[in-house]
Amino acid sequence: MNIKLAIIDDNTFLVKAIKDKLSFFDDISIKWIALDGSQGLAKLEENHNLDIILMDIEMPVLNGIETTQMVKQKYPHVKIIMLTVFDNDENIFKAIQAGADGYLLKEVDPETLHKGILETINGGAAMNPSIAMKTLKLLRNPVDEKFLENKEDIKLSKREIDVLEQLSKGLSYTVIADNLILSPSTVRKHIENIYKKLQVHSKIEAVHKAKRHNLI
Amino acid sequence: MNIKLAIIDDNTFLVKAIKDKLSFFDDISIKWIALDGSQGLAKLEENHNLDIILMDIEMPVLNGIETTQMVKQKYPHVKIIMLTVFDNDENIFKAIQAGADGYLLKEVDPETLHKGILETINGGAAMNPSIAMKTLKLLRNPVDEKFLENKEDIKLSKREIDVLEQLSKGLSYTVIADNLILSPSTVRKHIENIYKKLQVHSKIEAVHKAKRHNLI
DNA sequence: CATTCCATAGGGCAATTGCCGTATTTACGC
DNA sequence: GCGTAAATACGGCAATTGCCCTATGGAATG
Repeated sequence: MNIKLAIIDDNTFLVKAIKDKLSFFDDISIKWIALDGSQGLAKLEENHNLDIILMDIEMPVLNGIETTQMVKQKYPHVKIIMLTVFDNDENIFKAIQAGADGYLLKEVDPETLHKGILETINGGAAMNPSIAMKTLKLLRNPVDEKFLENKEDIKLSKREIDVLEQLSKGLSYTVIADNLILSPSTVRKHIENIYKKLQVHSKIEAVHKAKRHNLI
Repeated sequence: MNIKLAIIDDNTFLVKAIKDKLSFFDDISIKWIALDGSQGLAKLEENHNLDIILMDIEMPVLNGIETTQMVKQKYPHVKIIMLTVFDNDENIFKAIQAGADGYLLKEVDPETLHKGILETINGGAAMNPSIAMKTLKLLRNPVDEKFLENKEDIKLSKREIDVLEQLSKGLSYTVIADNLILSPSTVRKHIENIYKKLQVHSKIEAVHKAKRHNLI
């Protein structure tokens, strides 16, 4: 099996170190390297036939967390392993929330990196033991709200929330109308308005975004 | 360094398998073996100069989760790695809540087990990649109602999970097909099968149910 | 060696959804 | 009192979805 891999990292020295580590293994081919998130997204736009990305966190233009979120939104099939020198709780938590499939430190030895990549491709998660411990602690203690800041504030009306709640259960327009004692037309109109406010174009997206913003 | 280790497990066959695996390494000495939790607690009472316990979950008298909780309460310095054949979400979550420092499956190879023990002693967490992924998913999705009434175990194939993941981002059939390099027909067939397995009839319901079961 | 998944792929059809109009009534703030 | 927002409601149309059918090759399991 040939694994199509990409690296997004602004530090050329560390990129070279990663390349050296991967050079031992002929089942991995490095498709491209980007020096920041937006450059990486551009490369993905061209060709999203890719298995996995090794992603740095600290980068100019678009950092690793934001980039991870965007990649996972558009190309959820692409696995992402965060590969960084820092391992503070906030970064780890945000990376996980953004959808990262693993989190390794840059001093990782070649074998562990290779194994981690293979395991991630097979649906597992690659994790440094010290980071694994941090995730366990995060799971144990309810996560502080300090990590969850909602930049844009979206205001939905009470009725729109009602509709959204029903939407999230997977109910159809007609059933929602029946439940809320409304005409289906009204439900549709509400949903149209919700879409505009949330800037989405489907039920799932609406529910997804609403949950992220604690609206439902 | 000599690591003082104990095993709590009622299955003598598996205990023997573990002993065999550890016999390769002379930095680990097995201090005692208990066949259930209360027996283990009694041994600890006698002498709690111990570094680490390999703990089974399914046991008579006092199960692994309860035992872990009690050991950690009284002897927090003793590390505990859950070593079990089952890896369902509820067990993993409860074990973590109880204070386990790691979670490995019994089929683990000797080197990984040894490495996991050393890393745990050094403050890290030993985790099988598939279990690491489950913890990430638990961290991503709110844990609350997840374990209320989902006794049924739903098995989706790897490919079905891939498709479901894309669905959860709100992507359409055609985009998903494009991302996974599949024909739209295939994506539709996968989704049909997912619906049947989950017993649902729409994208949202599928995503909703899948999240409740920690499938995505 | 048979059987049962799994992954792949296509055709067809009815229902639902997403998006564009327009329109009326109620209510709240300035 | 007048503008604005919210809530209500209808019609139309293209695209998407949900569901039925069939079919093949490979992997796994017994």
